[in-house]
This record gives sequence, structure tokens and C-alpha cells, in this order.
Amino acid sequence: MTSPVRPHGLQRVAAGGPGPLYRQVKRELQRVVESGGYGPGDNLPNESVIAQALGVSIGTLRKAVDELVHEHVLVRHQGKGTFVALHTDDRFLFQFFHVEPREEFPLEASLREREYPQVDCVGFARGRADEVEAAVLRLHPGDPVVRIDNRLSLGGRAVVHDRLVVSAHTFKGLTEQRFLSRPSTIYNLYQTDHGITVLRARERARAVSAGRETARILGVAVGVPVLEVHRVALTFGDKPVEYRISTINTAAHDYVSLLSKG
Amino acid sequence: MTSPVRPHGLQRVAAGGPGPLYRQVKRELQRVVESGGYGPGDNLPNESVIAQALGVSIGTLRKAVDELVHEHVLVRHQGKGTFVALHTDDRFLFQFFHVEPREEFPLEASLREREYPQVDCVGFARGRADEVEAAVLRLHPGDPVVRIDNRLSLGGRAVVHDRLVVSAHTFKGLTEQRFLSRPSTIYNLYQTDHGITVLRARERARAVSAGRETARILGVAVGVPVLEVHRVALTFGDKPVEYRISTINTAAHDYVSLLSKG
DNA sequence: TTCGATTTGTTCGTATGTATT
DNA sequence: TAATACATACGAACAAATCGA
Repeated sequence: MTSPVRPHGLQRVAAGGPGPLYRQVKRELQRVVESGGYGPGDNLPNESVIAQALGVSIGTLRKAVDELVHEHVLVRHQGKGTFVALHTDDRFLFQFFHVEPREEFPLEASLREREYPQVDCVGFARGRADEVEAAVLRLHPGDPVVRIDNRLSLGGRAVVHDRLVVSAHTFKGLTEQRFLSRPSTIYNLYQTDHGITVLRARERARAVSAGRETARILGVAVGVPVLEVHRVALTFGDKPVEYRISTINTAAHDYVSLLSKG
Repeated sequence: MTSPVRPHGLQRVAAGGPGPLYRQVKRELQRVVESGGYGPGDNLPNESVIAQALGVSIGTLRKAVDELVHEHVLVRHQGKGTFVALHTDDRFLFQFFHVEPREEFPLEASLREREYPQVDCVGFARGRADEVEAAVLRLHPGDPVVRIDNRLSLGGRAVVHDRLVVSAHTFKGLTEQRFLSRPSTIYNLYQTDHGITVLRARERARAVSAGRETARILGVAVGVPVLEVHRVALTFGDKPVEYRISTINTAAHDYVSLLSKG
């Protein structure tokens, strides 16, 4: 008669808590994932075990998991189990990369094969956050940051200049060597090496004239109109983890997005 | 012993159809809405009536409705009923309008109060589709179209020049008078006057130099970098219904988007 | 290859809670 | 207050996918 062990710190949810029961279950699951009880790629216990550990019915648990699957926090595979999402598949590779060659007829954009960009690191430096960077990343001015400059090429031509800024504290151990030898995408590196899962991003775009630095990196003339995209990548709780300024040569490429579902 | 009337042509779904039962239910509901059996704003029969008419359990019906709610095709209100979505609320007013004043610290974008743009129609003309317009709207070159030019102002300053192109056939009866006297948004006019519900939009953005026409309308110098956004608005089945080219003066405003959930 | 155990996916039904009219 | 309609919660039974013996 041993009382069953609660897998990885799953806490039984109270009946009279705030909001519907399935929301509490969702929060509890999210808490366990965020706190590292289960990391990216881990297989969660099966549904009946979780439901029992939390003291809810399996239907209630499923409703909570449904929402987390929708938010890409969890992934379910019939016959295999439920897993903490790993952002390595193609769907995620391009989730935050939306530059495509220009087309004569702008409709069939999503039908074409998307090209993988070639990424060349052209700068890796440690420094201290300025006012804007600190505000964006919720740091204090002067806090240590890492700044990384990348040139992205499509079809052999430089199209994008990325300037990444991250907190050196959050990304402890991030070296140029580690960065250059990453096996997959940058966001995947964040996840595997630093336990940071990027769930969403907020962007602001504007048209500007290319400055000298940009002109040099992208191989365009100074003053040419280029697209500047300021992106803040967010993890759980909308916590900002990366500030990225992308400068895009839109002479032959477009910045693409699909709007839907509020 | 009268056999119960099937509300507005709801067809009983077959048991052995393709895919899960709730998908068939979803398709059937979508069919009825698209075919006009229930128009925007209409109250559907209650869940048990629909479930019975379709010959499925109420849980299966709810799962189908869940997805349609998520896609903004239907809206549920506890205690009131389930309705065909009307795109009049604030959430939709701005769903496809993403220009905001520039901020010093780009993080807290979504927290601020969003401003309603002032829309001035500066052109309304009938014509014939060119090759690009025809390809985008899935028409034939030469088919009749309506082209509308609008100037959008924020804080009293012209910020956006919109060029809209729609099929004159799809939007039969669209006159300058009707367009100018619309009570709400343009997409709401499409819905109420022409039964067209815009569900999604596809966009491509690029930086260009302002031409004479743009410079005149936006009050900027010729050659200034401006943001050009090509948008295709889509209805059911990803059918294109509007082609819009927005030219945005990003000197003091940004084009904003939030990326997430694949 | 086959079979069985495991795990999620689907469908059903019922009871109760909550918002609206 | 009563009736109506959606929301939540529970649980059972079977289907389908996966994996290893």
C-alpha cells in the first residue's frame, strides 16, 4: 500500500481555485514545464497517470492539454505519448523567418518550396546594454549582453543583416564557437543549450535608407530603401529573451506574413 | 408523428465518411454558412437541436463548433446561443490594420490604446483587371474591377495610401456612394452588403522609394523610403476577394505584427 | 510477421454550473 | 423566477497508431 509517487512534482489542483478546473490544470502543467520538471523533448506520463496525479478526470486533463498543444508548448502523438515541444521541425524553422523571393503574381506564395537561408556570422561581441536594449529585454542599462551580427543569403545573394542582442546572463556559456557550431536553428540552440523556448515574437517594420554599415554587408548602395524589422522574441509569460533588428534588401525579396485568427 | 424539420438544410452526416465524425460535422456547418443558409449575425439553433439534426452526440457537435469558433467563423455566447461571426467588434477592426506610432522602447506595443485611423477616399474608379490583378484575384485579364484609393491618417497626418482592387462582379452594387457612407469598416461593408466574410489575409512587404503619386498623397518628398504592403484578403476556401496595396510612410509610424502559433 | 500492451484519438452519454432572457 | 443555452466536469467504450516481444 504505497502512496503513488507524483511524477516530477505535479501538484494536485484544488477544486475551488480561480477559474475553471481545466485552466488550473493547464497552469499546473505549464508550471512544471517552465520550471524544468520536464524539459524540451521529454515524454510526459500518460494521460490517466497525470489525471490521477492531479485529481481530475481524463477529459478535463485533455482539455488543458488541448490548449497547450495549440500554443505549441506540448505535442501529442497517438500511440506514443505527450511531449514537451521541440522546435526542430520544418514548421518551426520558418516560423519566424519570412523572407521570400519576389514573385510576379503574389498569390501562390505558400505553395512554393521554401529555401533555407545560408547564415554567416559577421560579428560576435560582448558589451553592456544601452537604454533601448535594456528596456526591450527588461534588463538594466549596463547589464552584460551579447551582440551577434549575421548575414543571411538566399540563392547566393546577401539579403538580410541580422543584429541579435541577448542577455549574457540568460545565455550564460554562449560563445562564438558554440554559436557557430550549432546543428540547427538559432532558436533551437536557445532551447537545447539554454532551456529557452521561444513561443512568440513581436515585430515592428519600417522602411529606411541603407546606412554605410548596412550597405557594406548587403552589398547595396548607400541610401537605397531597405526594410528594417525590429523583433522581440518572447518565451513563457511573454518574457522577452531576444531583441533582433533585421535589415532586409527588398530589391528582389519580400517580407511575408499571413494574418489570421486574431 | 411529424418528422422533425431539419433547420435550414442541415444534412445528417454519414457514419462512414472520410475522417473523423466531428470533421464531417464541421464541414457540414461550414457548408451551411457558406451557402447562406445562415448569414452573418444569425443565431444558429441550439446545440442539442443541431446535434440531433445531424445525428451526432452533443460532444461531437461541440468539438466541431470549437474549431469553427477558433477560425472566427462562429461565435458562442453563454446563455444566448451560437452565431455566425460578425466582424464589427474592435478585435476585428484592427485585425488587418497594423500601423502604430513609433515608440522609443518597442516592447509595450500592445498595451497602448490603439487609435482609429481617419479614412479619406481619394479615388473610386471602374476598370478592367490587368494581368497581375487577374492572377491575384483569380479572374481573367480584362474582367471588370473596381479600384478604390484611400488615404489613412493618424493623429491628423497622412500615413497610409491604400489602393484596393476587387472584382466588380463579386461586389455588384458597390458604388462610391455606398462605399463612402459605410457605417463601419471596409471588411464589415463587404460582409453586410455583399456577403463576403474575410477570414485571413496574406501579405508581402518591401521597402521602396516614394514615387510622385505616393509623395503627393502622403505629403513626403519623392524618393523617400516608404513601406509597400501587398495584401490579398481571403474568404472561405482561401478564395481571394480583395487585392490591396498599402504604401506607408514609416517616418513616425511602424507596421506591427505578432507572430505565433504556426 | 504477428500479436499484444500501451497511448492517444474519437464518440457517446449524463450531470451540474453559469449566463441570458 | 423560470426557461433556455452554452460551459464545465466526469466517465465509459472503442478505434487507431506505435512499439517491442
